[in-house]
This record gives sequence, C-alpha cells and structure tokens, in this order.
Amino acid sequence: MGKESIDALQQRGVRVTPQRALIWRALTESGEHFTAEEVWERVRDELPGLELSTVYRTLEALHEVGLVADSRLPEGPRVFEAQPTLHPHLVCVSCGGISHPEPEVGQRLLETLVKGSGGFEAHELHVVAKGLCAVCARSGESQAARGVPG
Amino acid sequence: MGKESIDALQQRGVRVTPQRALIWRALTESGEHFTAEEVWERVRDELPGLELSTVYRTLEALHEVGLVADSRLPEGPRVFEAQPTLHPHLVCVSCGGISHPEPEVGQRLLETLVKGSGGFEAHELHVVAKGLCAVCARSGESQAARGVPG
DNA sequence: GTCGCTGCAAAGTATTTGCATAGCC
DNA sequence: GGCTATGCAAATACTTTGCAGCGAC
Repeated sequence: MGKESIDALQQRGVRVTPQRALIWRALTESGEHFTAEEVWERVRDELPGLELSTVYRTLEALHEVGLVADSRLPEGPRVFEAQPTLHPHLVCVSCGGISHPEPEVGQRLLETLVKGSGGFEAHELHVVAKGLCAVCARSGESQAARGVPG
Repeated sequence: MGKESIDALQQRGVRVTPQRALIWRALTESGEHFTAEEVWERVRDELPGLELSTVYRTLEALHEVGLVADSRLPEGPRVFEAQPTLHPHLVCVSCGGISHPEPEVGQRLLETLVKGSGGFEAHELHVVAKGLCAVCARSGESQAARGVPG
C-alpha cells in the first residue's frame, strides 16, 4: 500500500498532488462506496483545508482515466468507488446493505449482454439489483408466517 | 392507447387525475427515457398550469407502485421510463445514443446474477453498459485507420 | 364527504464554476 | 518555468417540502 497505489495515478497521466494521493488512498483502503461528502470527511483529518469542490474535481479526474467508477446506486447522491472493473451491486431494500456476488459473475454478465447486443462494444458495465439479501429474505418469511405486514 | 393505459393506474391503486393521466401517457407513448423536466415539457402544451413539482410527485408515485423505473443512466439528472421490466441500457459514449439488447437478454442476466449471489432475492435489475454502439465502433475503426485521433 | 393531489412559493441538497495563487513535473 | 490543481466563494442544477384549496372516489 502507499507508493505503488500512487504510481497508478502517474501511470494514467494524472498529476499527483497531496490532495489526490489522499483521496485515492481513502478510496482504495476500504474498497467501499462513498459519496463525495463521505470521501471528504475521511480525508479532512489529514488535510483540514481540503475543499469539497476539490474532492469533486479529483473524483472526476480519476473517473475520466478509468480509476474510479460512479456506481449510480438507486436513491441518494452519487457514490464512487475505486473499482471500475465489473462489479455488480446487490442493494437490500430492507436493511440497506450492499453486497456483491461472486467475482466471476460480472464477467458472465458481460458475456451474456454482449451476445444479445448486436455489435455493441461494452467498456463499462453497471449492474445494480434491488431486492432482499439472504438474511432479510429469511426474516421476512418468518414475519410473514407470523402475520407481520411487509 | 388511452383508456386501457389509464386503467393500469387505477389497478395499482393510484388515484387518477388529469395531470397523472397526461404524464403517464407521455411516458408510455414513446417508451423513451425522460428526465422530469423533459416530461414536463412534453405535457405543458396540454396542461399549461402543470408544475414541475407535480411531475416529480407523480413520477415518484408511479415508481412506488412499480409502473415507472428510475433508470439511473450515467451522467446528468435522473431519467424515468414506463418499463420497469428487465431492460438493459446500452449507452454509446460516442454518439450518446441509447439502445437495448434483445428482450430476452434481461431475463438471462437476472438468472446469471441470481446464480452467483448466494440467496439474494432480486426484485429489480438495472443494467447500464457504456461503450460504443455498432455504428460508432465501425466508424471509429475507419477513423483509426486514417489516423484520426480518438 | 373524505382524503389525497395540485399549484404556488420557497427551501434544501448536490454539484459545478471563476479566479487568483500555489505547487507538480 | 509552464501549466494545472487548489482554495475560496458564489452560482447553478436538481429535487423536495409546506400549506391551502380543489377534485377523485
């Protein structure tokens, strides 16, 4: 961690500044999804003067070179993550949790899509499913059995 | 067209007003994707007093009962459409066009996803691929052959 | 008649922009 | 040293909300 991840920025021709290095580290350290404001909060301790607009500009720059994805989850502001690879999201409408299917599923989805898409060349694939995670689905069943409304 | 589509609203328990009937018609007539503001523009001729906030409230109401999907296309404001069925979007980054794969592809994508998702019950699936449509991909090749920059 | 939808106006949230200066390459 | 990113402040874009009256059921 550290140096080699910053190299990723340079290799893409992104000028590296302390702000950008910090923002990039915050995104890659946890691999989670963050809104611009959440990124800002995580980074302000180390660089108190950093502006939210700089976060937006940095995320935009990293997005342009393909290092950051805009996950477009349903509801709420944009969320960003440092994994522009195929990376489906499973959003539980009951508990709000976001999980991910097995890693190879993204590749399979892409193949399925390309086959039926008459020559479309996909560079980026966003998949978001809304529904019930395994845990909530089970507790929902037991609630239904006891007559608890949905 | 007309009456039977309005019945769809009533069947879902949505109170039918002239505003709602008009907005619903605008969405179903073309089957395209619209921002709230685009819906508003299409409808204002027939009902000049209609407010943009009413459009938002109507779209929200129709979304709640599953008649309208929030397609979450990349960039720009939310876009809505009257096809909450599985309905992948192929967004061309070159010409901006939005196309769709063969209808059965959505179902196959869902099956693929469910298989690798350990018990997640998907109710809604959003798929957006960004890339080059067949036309732009071809012209891109020919441009590359002539030395035109990307 | 009741309850929920609408118009109107205003606020709230998310995101972008202009400009001068600082700092990376 | 040139050119771009940043800080700062303001503007814009998008969306939601409160309230009083009207209309669908």
